[in-house]
Amino acid sequence: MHSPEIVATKYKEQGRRLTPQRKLLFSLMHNNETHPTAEGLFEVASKRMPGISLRTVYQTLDELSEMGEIQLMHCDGGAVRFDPNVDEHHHAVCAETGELFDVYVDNIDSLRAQLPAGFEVQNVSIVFHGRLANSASGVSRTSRSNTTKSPARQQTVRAKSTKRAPRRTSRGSNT
Amino acid sequence: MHSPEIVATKYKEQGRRLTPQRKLLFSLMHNNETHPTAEGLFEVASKRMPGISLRTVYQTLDELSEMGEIQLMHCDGGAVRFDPNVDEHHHAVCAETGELFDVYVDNIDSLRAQLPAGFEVQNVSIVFHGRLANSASGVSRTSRSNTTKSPARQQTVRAKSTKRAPRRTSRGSNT
DNA sequence: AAGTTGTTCGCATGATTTGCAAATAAGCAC
DNA sequence: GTGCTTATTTGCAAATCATGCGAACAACTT
Repeated sequence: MHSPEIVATKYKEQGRRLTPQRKLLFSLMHNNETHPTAEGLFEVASKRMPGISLRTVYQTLDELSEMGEIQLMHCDGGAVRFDPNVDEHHHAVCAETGELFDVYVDNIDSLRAQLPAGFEVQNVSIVFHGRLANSASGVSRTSRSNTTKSPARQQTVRAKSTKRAPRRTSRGSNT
Repeated sequence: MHSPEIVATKYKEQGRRLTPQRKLLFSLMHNNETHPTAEGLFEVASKRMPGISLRTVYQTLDELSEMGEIQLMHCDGGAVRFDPNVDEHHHAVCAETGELFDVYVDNIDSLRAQLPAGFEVQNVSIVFHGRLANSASGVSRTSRSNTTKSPARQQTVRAKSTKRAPRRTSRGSNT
């Protein structure tokens, strides 16, 4: 997501108005690495601007999304999370804390996948499920403090393949 | 997911009872490649057993999930989809039809990812977003007709990092 | 056949989001 | 600054998806 100033300019250019609510939300989302939900962002925003409506938060997030300033994430079926990082990146989810981290993957192009015939891939999203080994230490889970920022070492993934047995015999025609 | 007979046996072993509803749902899920939602499965089940409750469908799917017979998928924010394929596999979603296909990926271990320090990967899920080149024909989007079946060629992924159109949370018009 | 207890089922409730319309207030013209 | 036009904000209703609960029901046992 661009800086609040740039986003404000884009808004004006589109005939949208600059309201205090929007300005606040721009600044709260800028560089926000917590992947907040609308509700979470609403709570933070409410501290700065008591009375702001959850409806407005949803609306502004939708606008930013339409403008390509933020991304939507449907991670685990709960509320949608919003990510101001629109670079090509992926995510890691800690099963213990539910924290969500940005993950950059170098060589997606090298994946060998058996895609359905005629399927044109436009975009790939990868989610690493796991846990932070040292997540026991006092890591606050208060949505807007820390998240990620960890040194982030480069590594090769080792997904414990619990079971492996390519079986595609089925022909699932409905009833 | 195991055959209805095997699943039935597991049920009995756990002190669970074999009801007509469960038997029906076992058979409807076995080899089902349509990745149905609870609602979708309910509709199909209702034809064979009018009066079956959506509540029962949810409950049975939850049981099967707890027993490791099926997997849950939170794909695009809509309803949870259930997959009787519990092998290590991934998915491809057609942006046009919403169809969902199983995808096997050979070399996940070779991914180079910058994970947060201390993050232990337990499991990786990959979703290929794209479209079927020849999906132009009027394909029903009722989740229970065709799905997969395609020859599935092995290929290397080419994720064009084009920015994808902001997708609204598909919620309405779907029946 | 009768009893025990797991199941089914409908309804209420909860969590997320979105639709709507009235009240409010940006941004523009004087 | 004043007033106007119309985009926004808001609160509330409503839609979607999922789960809790308890009464009625029915598998399985003896």
